[in-house]
Amino acid sequence: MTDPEAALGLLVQHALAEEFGGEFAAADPLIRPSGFADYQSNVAMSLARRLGRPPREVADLIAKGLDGASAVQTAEVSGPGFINITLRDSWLAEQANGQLADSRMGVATAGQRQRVVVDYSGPNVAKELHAGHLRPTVVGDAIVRVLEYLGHDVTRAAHLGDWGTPFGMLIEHARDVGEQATYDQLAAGDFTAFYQAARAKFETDPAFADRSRRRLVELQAGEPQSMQLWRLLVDDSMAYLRTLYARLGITLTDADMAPESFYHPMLADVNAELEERGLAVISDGALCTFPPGFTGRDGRPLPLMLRKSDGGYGYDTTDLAAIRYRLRDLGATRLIYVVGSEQHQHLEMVFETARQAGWLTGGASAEHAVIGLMTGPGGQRLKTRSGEQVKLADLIDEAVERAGKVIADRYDDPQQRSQIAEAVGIGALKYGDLSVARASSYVLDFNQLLGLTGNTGPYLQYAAARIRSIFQRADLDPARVTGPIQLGTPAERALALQLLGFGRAVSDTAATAEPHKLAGYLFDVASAFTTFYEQCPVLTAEGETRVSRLALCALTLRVLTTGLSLLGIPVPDRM
RNA sequence: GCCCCGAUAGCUCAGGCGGAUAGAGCGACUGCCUCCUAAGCAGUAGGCCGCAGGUUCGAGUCCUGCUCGGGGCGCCA
Repeated sequence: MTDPEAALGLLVQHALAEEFGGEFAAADPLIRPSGFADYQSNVAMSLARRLGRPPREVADLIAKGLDGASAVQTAEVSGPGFINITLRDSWLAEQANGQLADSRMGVATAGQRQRVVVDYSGPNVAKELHAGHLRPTVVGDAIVRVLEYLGHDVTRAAHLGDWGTPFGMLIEHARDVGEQATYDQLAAGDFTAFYQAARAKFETDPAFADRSRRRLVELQAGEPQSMQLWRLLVDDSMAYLRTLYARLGITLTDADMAPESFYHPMLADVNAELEERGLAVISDGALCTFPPGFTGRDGRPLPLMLRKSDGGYGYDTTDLAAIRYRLRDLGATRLIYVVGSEQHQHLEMVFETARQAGWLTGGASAEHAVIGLMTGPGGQRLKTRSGEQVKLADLIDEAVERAGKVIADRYDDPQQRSQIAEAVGIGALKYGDLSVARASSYVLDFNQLLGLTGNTGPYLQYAAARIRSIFQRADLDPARVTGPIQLGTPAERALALQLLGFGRAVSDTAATAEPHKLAGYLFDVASAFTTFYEQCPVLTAEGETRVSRLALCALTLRVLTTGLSLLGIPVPDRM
């Protein structure tokens, strides 16, 4: 155990049991970081009423119980009953050495291995990813990486839009311009122009719109030429997505695409099952299910539309088929939907229906990891149709360009320069989106998102690069450093204490599916390191101090590089 | 009309299951490269935590009401 917070919790619980009886051993010890000591426990005040004794008296007894523990230097009661706890340097150093020797740096694998499906990114066939895709993509990927690091069995699922109404339109347009011209245009990555041309025709030419609708019916019936053109659109889109995901360091592969068409053969059966269970009724000519607790205008119950009055299927049915497949066929015990906030009600209805249908039972959970809405400069919603979307690829280019300007005169080798710019630009971009709570809505602001100073990705990368530089100068391999770590100065102590919180930061991130917690933790690590770096010379130190500081550097480097890799942020060797 | 989310420093945001003096970054201002990378460090200024009640020993945090903003509400996804 390297986590001081957990260790102190056990000590406090032990003291509670000793002083007040075993029934208090399970009480939350309420350990919090403190401005007055390393940690404080607020448990005395919370238990005072139950114990029928004044909180200060309770606190005194607990503090007395902590006395003499090897971990505890001092435990002092103050205020209404706070217990301020300062850890012993020797104990902290021992924990840090344990963390250094541990290949997982104190990150415990999950006690119970879960099968988790993470639905994220939300790409569409024949549409470029735009700036709004950044967060659901980057956040989802970080969640996946963290869960896998904890030993969970994770299935990535990008719900690829490849089967809806627009495809009749797109295929008909492809027929009009010819297969070769379509191929050429899409191979160049110019989906937006292709899509917009089709859309414009669809809206202005009734005959084309009519053909498009018939084409969709043929497609969904599996007519060969329609399928062939559809395949072309899908393949080109996949190639585009592969390239962009690779550049962004997103771990989604072709096999992780969970396209709508995949669920198409299941839709009739899903509906049959819901009808059989008495959950589906005909309403206004459409087959609907009305999960309890959802009402719309006029207080009428809200439906999920299982089959439209024209016999077609919409996305409600696809989502139900997907959740059934994930729970029943994949055997998932946790579902995480990394999806925009505007879909919240829809997803809650899907979850409720899955419960009613008996797919989502007590042993499994489904959660909506809400992604806030990105807006334009005026707080207005960005509209796809008017083309005011910023392409994700352009956003990446801009990020890399800005990073490149900073080092324009720094490295002679242009290849090295561009590699660093790429890593730093993408690091800035991803960290910018990962460091704020995913649910907060936000305005797309390049200066905000692509900043290179302060609490940014490059700050963390820079700390790692400085550490690497130390080892390079010393001609040492940081992986071979064994310490021991000894804690002398306040900066060394503060850094060690910060590093020991790594496991907690990772498990908190996994539990809440909130990568900004890990990002915030890593910033604190980098910040503690930078203070240490300013105050504690490493290479010019001598003897045990030098050994200890090198070890502290090595441990910091490992925590930073591991943490950044869990966020999906590249770590350049030099900056 | 109903439901969901939000409102914290000039700007962008953190704030665990209710704990002491509400924290970062950017921007502003003052200093710091003879010294392991200044994408950095040290410091200063900047707050009616939207408003009003309530619960509590204690509220940015929980409850109620209100104001403002965003989103959703049957055959688009």
